[in-house]
Amino acid sequence: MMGMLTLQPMSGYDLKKLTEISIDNFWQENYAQIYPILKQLAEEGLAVKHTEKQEGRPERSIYALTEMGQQALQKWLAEPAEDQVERHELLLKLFFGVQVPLSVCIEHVRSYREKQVRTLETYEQTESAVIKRYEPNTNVPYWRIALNYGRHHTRAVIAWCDETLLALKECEEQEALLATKND
Amino acid sequence: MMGMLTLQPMSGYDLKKLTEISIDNFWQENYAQIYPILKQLAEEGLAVKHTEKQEGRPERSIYALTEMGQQALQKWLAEPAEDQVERHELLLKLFFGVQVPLSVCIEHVRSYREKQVRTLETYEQTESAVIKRYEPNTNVPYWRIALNYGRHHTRAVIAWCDETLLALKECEEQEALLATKND
DNA sequence: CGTGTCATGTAATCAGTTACATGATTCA
DNA sequence: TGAATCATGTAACTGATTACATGACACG
Repeated sequence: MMGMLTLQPMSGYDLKKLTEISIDNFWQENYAQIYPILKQLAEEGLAVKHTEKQEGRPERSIYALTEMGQQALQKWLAEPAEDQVERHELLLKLFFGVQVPLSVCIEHVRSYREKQVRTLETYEQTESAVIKRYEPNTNVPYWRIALNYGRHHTRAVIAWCDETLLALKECEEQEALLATKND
Repeated sequence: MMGMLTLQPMSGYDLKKLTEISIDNFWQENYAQIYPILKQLAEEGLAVKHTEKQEGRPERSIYALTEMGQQALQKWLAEPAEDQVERHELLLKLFFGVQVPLSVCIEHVRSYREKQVRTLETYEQTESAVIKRYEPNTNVPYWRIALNYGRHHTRAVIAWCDETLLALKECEEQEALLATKND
C-alpha cells in the first residue's frame, strides 16, 4: 500500500482498483485488509488522511505517504524478500494422478494450459495499456521487469503443459493397446 | 495427507518427513496441521488408526486409508484445482524499485538467482534419489510430471534473472555516465 | 428495473504459523 | 555434553477471506 501511495495520494478504493490492474498477478489485497492498513498507517504517522467531499457520492478518504512513510518503505524494500510458502494444488492432484483415470489428469492440464494462455494475453494488454501509457515514467523499467517475470514463467508453464499432455496421451494409447490385447 | 496414505499406512511424523522429500516444492504442511487432520480423518471414517508400541521410544500412531477415504480422495482429485492466491514479495519489491538504489535491486535478483540454482540442483537429486529408486512404481510417471514442472519453472526464472540483471546493470552504467557528465 | 460502479467500513470465520510441552535415544 | 532425531500433541496468535451493512448514481 505504501508503495502504491508513492505514485500518488489515493483512497482505499483507488488502491484496490490500481492493484487489480498492475500487481494483481503477484499480489492481491482486498478491502477488508486495505482499510485497516490505511487506518494503521495514519496512526503510525506513515501516512496522512484528508477527506474529499463529493456531491451525491460518499466521501473519499485520501491517504498520502509522509516523509516517515517513504523512509519506512525504502527500509522495507532494501530488506531481502522472504520466500512465500508455495502451494500448487494442480501439481498435488497430478502427483497422485495414478489414483484417477488418465482422462481426468489430461483434462486438468488442458484447462490449466488454457488459463495460462489467457494470462499471457493479459500481460500483453498490460504492456500496451498500462506501461506504455505511463512512459516516460521512471517506474516503467521496474514495472516491465515484473511483467517479464510473468511472461517467462507463463511461457515455461505452457511448454510444460504441452510436454505433459503428450506424455499423458502416450500413456492413454498404451492403455488402449493393452485393452485390445486382453480382448 | 490422504494421497500420501495411498502409498502406505503412516504416522503423522512419517507424513511430515515424506512430504519434505517429495512434494515440498509445491506443498508444505506442518505438525500443527497434520495431527489434527489425521484425527479428523479418523473421526470421519476416511482413515483408521492403530498404535505400534516401541521400546524406549514414544508410541507410533499409524493411519491407514479406508475404502471410503480412497473414494473421497478420488473425488477430490477429479475436481478442478482451485488457483491459489499468488504472492511474490520479490516482484513487489522490484515493482517499486525506483524508490531504492539500483544496487539494492541488483542484489535482490542476484540472491534470488542463486536460490533458484540451488533449487534446480535439488530437483536433480530428487530425480535420482527418490524417483529412480521407486521405479517401476506406477506413481513414478506422475511424480516426474510434477518434478518437470519445477524444472521448467526454475529454468525460466533463472533466464529472467539473467535478463533482469543485464537490464539493471545497463541502467547502472547510464547513471554512472550521467554522474561524470555532471562533474 | 436490474446490474454495475462508486465508496467505506466491521464482524465472523477460516487457515496457517509459532511457540510450548515432554522425554528418551543416538551420534559426534 | 550438546545437538539431532524420534514422536505426538495443544494453545495462542497472525493473517486472510467471506459475509454483512449501507446507499446513491449511471447505463442499457
